[in-house]
Amino acid sequence: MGATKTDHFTDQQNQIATIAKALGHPARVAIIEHLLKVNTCICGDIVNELPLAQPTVSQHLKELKNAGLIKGSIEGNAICYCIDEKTFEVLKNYFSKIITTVSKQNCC
Amino acid sequence: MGATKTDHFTDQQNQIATIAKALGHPARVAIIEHLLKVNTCICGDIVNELPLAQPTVSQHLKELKNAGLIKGSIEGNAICYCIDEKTFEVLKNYFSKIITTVSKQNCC
DNA sequence: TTATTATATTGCAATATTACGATAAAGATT
DNA sequence: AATCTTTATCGTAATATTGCAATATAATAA
Repeated sequence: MGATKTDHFTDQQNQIATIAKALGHPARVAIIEHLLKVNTCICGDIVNELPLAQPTVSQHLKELKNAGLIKGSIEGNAICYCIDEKTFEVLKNYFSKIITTVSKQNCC
Repeated sequence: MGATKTDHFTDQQNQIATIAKALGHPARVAIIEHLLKVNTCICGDIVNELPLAQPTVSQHLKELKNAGLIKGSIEGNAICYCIDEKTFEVLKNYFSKIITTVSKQNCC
């Protein structure tokens, strides 16, 4: 089929999957890393940094924004994109919890 | 096109994207959470826990295994699946680094 | 007003993913 | 051996994703 049965899973499972999915493409990981590197929100040079056409980059930015990983604000005729720390913290805390729980297990 | 241009990105970017992609489906997140909950590696009841057919679950398990998120060992005619802590630590450390770097930025 | 610049949207082709029935493979049980 | 149990693979249909050319939108500059 191809359609994911999201309604069979918990809200948290869907939330983690949605965020992880957004990071499930190297171009989007590269966008995040570029936003980190420039250390400022005057973005718009992202297109020049990536080996992808402008509409493709725009689409990836949209997906990162929908997942809550970045936020964008209009600055004149350009748009300023920034990393949304909160969502990364959701991920970090989730994985921390997994690691802690696994460590307590006494098998394997 | 649909084909991802992995060769244009760094090894780390591809690695993070591959792992994140594997977690980018609620069924696979649910599998991870079930492995945590049972606190043992006598798996095989995963199929009964999920609203998906056996071949579908098997496919999801394969993807989690390929991404290094779980490991499986043969136990008689059953297979014992476990969480592979190391890969989750890769993710946690990666996100921790992002959060630390963002915190140092003075914009937005 | 007419460019120019920056980003988004549309439309479409190529490819990937998801899901599952049918079937295969392999060890366990009778 | 014949059967059962467990998991994997194949084949295929439905849907989603990726990428980009063309075009649209919106603010700025000339």
